[in-house]
Amino acid sequence: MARPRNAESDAAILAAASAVLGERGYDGLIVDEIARSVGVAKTTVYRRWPTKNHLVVSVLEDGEPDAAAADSGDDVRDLTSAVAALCSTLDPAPMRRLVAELAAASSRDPALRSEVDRLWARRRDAVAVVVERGVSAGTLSGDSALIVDQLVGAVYYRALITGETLDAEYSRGLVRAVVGPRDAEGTA
Amino acid sequence: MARPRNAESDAAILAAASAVLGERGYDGLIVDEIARSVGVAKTTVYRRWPTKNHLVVSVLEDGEPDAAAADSGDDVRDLTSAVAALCSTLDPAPMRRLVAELAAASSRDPALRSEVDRLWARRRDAVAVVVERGVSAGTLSGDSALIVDQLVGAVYYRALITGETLDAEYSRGLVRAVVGPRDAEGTA
Amino acid sequence: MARPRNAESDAAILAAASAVLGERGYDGLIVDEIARSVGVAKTTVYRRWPTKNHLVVSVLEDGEPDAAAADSGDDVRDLTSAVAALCSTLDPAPMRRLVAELAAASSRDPALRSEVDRLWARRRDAVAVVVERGVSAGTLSGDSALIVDQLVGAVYYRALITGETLDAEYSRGLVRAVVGPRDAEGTA
Amino acid sequence: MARPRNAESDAAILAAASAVLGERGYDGLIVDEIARSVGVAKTTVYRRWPTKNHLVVSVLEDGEPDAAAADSGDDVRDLTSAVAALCSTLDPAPMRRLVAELAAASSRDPALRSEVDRLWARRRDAVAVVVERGVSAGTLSGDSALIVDQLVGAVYYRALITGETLDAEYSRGLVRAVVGPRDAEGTA
DNA sequence: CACTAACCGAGACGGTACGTCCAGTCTTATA
DNA sequence: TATAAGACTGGACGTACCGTCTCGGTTAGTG
Repeated sequence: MARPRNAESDAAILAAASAVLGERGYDGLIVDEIARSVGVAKTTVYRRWPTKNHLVVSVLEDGEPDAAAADSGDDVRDLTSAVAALCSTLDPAPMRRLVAELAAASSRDPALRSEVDRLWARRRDAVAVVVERGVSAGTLSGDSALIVDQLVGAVYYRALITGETLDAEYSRGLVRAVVGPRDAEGTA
Repeated sequence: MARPRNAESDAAILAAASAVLGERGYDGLIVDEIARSVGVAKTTVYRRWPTKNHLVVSVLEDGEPDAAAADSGDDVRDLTSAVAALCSTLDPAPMRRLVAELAAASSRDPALRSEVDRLWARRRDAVAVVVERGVSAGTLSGDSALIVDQLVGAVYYRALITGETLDAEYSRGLVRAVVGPRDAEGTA
Repeated sequence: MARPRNAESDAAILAAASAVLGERGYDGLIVDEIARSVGVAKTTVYRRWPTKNHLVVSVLEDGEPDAAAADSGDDVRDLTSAVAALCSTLDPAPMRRLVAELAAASSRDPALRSEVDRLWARRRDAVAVVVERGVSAGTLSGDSALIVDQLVGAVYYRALITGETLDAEYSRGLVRAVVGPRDAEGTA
Repeated sequence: MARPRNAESDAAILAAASAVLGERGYDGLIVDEIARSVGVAKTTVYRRWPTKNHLVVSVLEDGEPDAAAADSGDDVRDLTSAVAALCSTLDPAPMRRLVAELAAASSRDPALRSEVDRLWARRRDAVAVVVERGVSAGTLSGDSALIVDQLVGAVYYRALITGETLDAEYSRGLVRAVVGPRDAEGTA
């Protein structure tokens, strides 16, 4: 009965937003500009995403690897992969900025909070799943939540605060340090 | 030789900014308003801090506990204090937001970067000192930088990303998890 | 196709600006204040007039008497009316100031120049029309452009430079002096 | 008894101001900049001239030709010279702008008014003297004040309002038009 | 020769308006 | 109902320049 939304617009907007976000970061993203560049009215953007921030979250969710954690039988190896995957979602400098910006935005705007939380949770879970598997199998020892905090926390910390590199090397070292020499020795 | 800057203005501005920051957060801070409330011209603020963000960094630095890490002889205890201290700098919700906001701002503005980095480094060092002491004394084992990442990272992660509480309980648990049951057992 | 500009805003802004201009002169006019008093955002003002100066020109143009020169058959009388009309557009002290201010502003800002020129031309033409009519009818003799310069010039000179009064008396005397005793004798 | 003012500073400031005024006009003149360029403190400028405007008036007065009106025996010729001299003080575009700017400034600031008036009067007098001589000698007829208004007014009008050229040609034509064909015929 | 008043450079300061930028909402006409 | 176009509110930002002030230091002429 009514005119349907144009699905292509959604995709085009996300693509354009993603590109700009990559190049010029969070506040280089100007809604008006995105709309114009896509050949769409600003209204059209706002009909889909109530806020610039919501759009940004969408972009991030859109680009998520959707990693089903591997289960190779070797927990430390799996954990290292999971951590490395997390690193790669935070690696290019603009992405770090984006995450920082979102953290800020979500503490400003409660409506955004849940959206952003969902995204963070998804990323955390990818690691948590492996950790919990190890803990229940007895391969790892300790409080799994704390272990996840140490792993994921260290990665975010480097990404957001110190700005240091997040390469495979670091992932390996971090996992080894966390799961402890005893456990790691047999597998490294 | 020229008229010196009025040091009281600096202090008054920082104080006012700090108060507002605590109450209304980052973007509740309006430079114009601060100036007026202190009875100072806006230009006077901008003469000292080229940007609102620079002012915010100053406020944070200013409010820093300036923690000379205690040395009680018990490394785990000292470490727990250091971590707890870090937690307390990140605890009230507006502070978390501030940190997030600054992380974002500093990746936007290179001129701000170094200022912010100095602040982050100071906080990290307070923990690092204790860790390194433990490592050289043989009380702790492992790569001290990684250990610091795990501790400090977990704390920031909770503050910025998950938003969970950062109480003394958590500090204790975290330290115990990181330094490992072996080491911790004797001291907890 | 797009939302049209609100014509009432234009009018209200001009009216408010005109009032302020009359009372407090050129730099008593504060764009921000005008906007607020009209209940309009500052941007709305700047969308229409790129500059405070442009707005001022508009006000002046807007308040123009739109004089269709009278044709009474008596050229000297018509000329006197035209000159008197010109005088009245320059009479209240704030208006003189305004004209001076605009003359200055338009030589600063080329973009403003043409706008202002149009306004000046309009005023000059009201006199020029009558002069030219007289010259072609043979009632007046001489170069009509020069005659207009003498009449209009004298009026502006008094208004802007000497600041002397511009009453009906002066208009009459001036016209008589310019068209010469011969022509004027029969009509005064 | 006290240290005397440095007379060279006065001259240097006037020179610098004059240069800037010529190149970039009234509000291209920034007191701070002048001071710095001369190697003098802003205070030193303000000690001598209470206001930017006062400084500008000084510059103008300083550059005045100080024309003692010639008396060649031929009134029309002398008048033409006087008018031409006036034209030349108003000729380069920046000078016109300056005059406009001063007219505006002096109607803003009463303290400046008298200074500026003195300057204007001086220029008018150079023409008035000749006109009055002619009138008392019977060579010219009419109200001398009005005649001066017509001459001087036309020149200012062109300079400030229409922006047309002010060459010798125009001076001649204007004088001829004003003193009337009768008088002019014998001399042109 | 010492003293002292005014001068000087440097630059901080109060004040005030400017014009700009963007987010998000609203209004029209059209598809 | 969706859409393009773009006007609108709202609010802070950082900038610019004026004229005043406060320093430390210099430089006459007077006692």
